[in-house]
Amino acid sequence: MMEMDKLVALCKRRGYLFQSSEIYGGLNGFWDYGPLGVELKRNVKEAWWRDMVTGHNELITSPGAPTTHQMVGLDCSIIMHPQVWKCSGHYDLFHDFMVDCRVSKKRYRHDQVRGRWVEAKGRKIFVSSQTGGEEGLKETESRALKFFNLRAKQADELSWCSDLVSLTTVADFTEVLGPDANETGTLTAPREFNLMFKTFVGALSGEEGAAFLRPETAQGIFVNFKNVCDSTRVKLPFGIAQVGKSFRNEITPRNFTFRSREFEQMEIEFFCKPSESPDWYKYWRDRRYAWYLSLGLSSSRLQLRDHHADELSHYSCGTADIEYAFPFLPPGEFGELEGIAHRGDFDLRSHMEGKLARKDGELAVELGEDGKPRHKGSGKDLRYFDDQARERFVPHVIEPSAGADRGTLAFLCEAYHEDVVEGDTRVVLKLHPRLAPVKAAILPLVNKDGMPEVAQKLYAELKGELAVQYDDGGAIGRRYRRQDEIGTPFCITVDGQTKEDSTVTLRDRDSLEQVRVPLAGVLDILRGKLKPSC
RNA sequence: GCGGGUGUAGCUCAGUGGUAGAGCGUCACGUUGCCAACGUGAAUGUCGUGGGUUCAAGUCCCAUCACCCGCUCCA
Repeated sequence: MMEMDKLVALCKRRGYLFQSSEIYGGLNGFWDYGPLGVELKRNVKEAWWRDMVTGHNELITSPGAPTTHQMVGLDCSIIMHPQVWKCSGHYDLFHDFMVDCRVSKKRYRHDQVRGRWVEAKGRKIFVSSQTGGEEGLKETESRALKFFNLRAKQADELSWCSDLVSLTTVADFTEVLGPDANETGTLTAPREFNLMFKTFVGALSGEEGAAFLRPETAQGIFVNFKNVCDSTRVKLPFGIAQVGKSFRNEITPRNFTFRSREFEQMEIEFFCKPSESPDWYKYWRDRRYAWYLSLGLSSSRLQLRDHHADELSHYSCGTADIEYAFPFLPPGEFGELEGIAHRGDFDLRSHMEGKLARKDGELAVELGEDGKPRHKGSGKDLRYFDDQARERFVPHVIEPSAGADRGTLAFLCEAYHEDVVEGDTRVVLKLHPRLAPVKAAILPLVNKDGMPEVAQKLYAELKGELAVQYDDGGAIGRRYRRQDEIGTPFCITVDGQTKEDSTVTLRDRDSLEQVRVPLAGVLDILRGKLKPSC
């Protein structure tokens, strides 16, 4: 098993990944891509964009698809109207106040802890519990007895000063007995967990200018749904794709770039008729899984996992994760690369009518205490008009949402190998040629007898189309190893025979095999090896 | 947010209070004939950062930041 720190060290040594702001001591949860890393990540994103969007042929039915479909792209702003996040549900879910217990080390949502004031032996304390109702009463009683060191039959010595009330009604926690504590005063003051990054639009930083950096790119697609329909002649079913940065103020960033606070997503919102949505869900689920395999992830480390019913988000009627067995996870555990969610009509309807919530199994606009929508929608009609059937309806949505940084990390983990060649360890990144930052290295065997001249001419020819490197430093073996370590799939060496018959050697990174190929045919050969297979 | 560990050259690491080190890598010159050759020479450190103790701190103490492991969290 590969050790993660070796990959981390290689990434830094060769310029794949650096810690953000490193010279200032680094910043937790942020990472920079170096000269090679930026090429790799760009290749991941470009492969995705090409395979999903520009390379898609809407005239034919893709294998496994119910019908033909169209694909278009979008690139929307990172900061959007704050109401977007209220209707999407992020605002409510991302603004929890939490209290920590210094002793039990547990963390509670401030509004979910309740308790009762009780007095005994001349002392008044607040006994808390995470449960309400009958059970909460029972639990608080037994905990109060225990705290005051009383037996069950002495329960009448407890004088209760209140019903079960929320911890939010308590201002001072010094006499609060935490849900898992056996002394008072162990709870910290409530702290706001702001999982969205807040910023301010305009020069004045008042609440009226408050806005958020997007926690996902998807909402930008939903709020532009009507614009895309009105401007592009797309017909259902069709998908809108977007690649871009998102921001989440993760509590515990960890595991290299896996959980970063600033990250890049590759998302598709695929709109279709409600009746066809189960078939499209299955199509995207299988197709996205196959995509990772086509770029080199091994099926033994990649899995497609359907969520259990109780795992589904409030809006979803089906979700599958594509997960990878990252080497930093315990054996048997997988980390999410991409989620494919059947979101129904939750998003478009929420942006029309106001934030929806599930009530009695049905999605309905969530109402505030005043009986009005808790978060008001745009009021715009986001229904699709089917001019064949002459009907108007809200499309259902399938959302394949992939993490570009997580995918990049998975490709790096999968690629890292230590081979033994003649008793010597060879470090090699076996990246798929489409993803490799450098496609080929051009090497004169030795720096004389006209070899550099031929090699440089070839280099100039290839450079016009491909990311190639020229290297004449040191012995040839060292140069091969250098290229292996950064994942260059091919090395082209100009040698003594080149002058005689205009051939060069083409060395394969993984097999180490060398074949002689005509100098004039090198570009075509490389083109063939870099062709998309998906 | 809690507990434990780590932090010294680009990388991997040695250095238990008294002159800042090694291997690898990098660069230059020479050499070169297909898988990390060789020779000569060179550059590179506020010992993570900030305080403190001491005649003297990479070394001891405190704080802080980052990374790793375990909790917690992960819409």
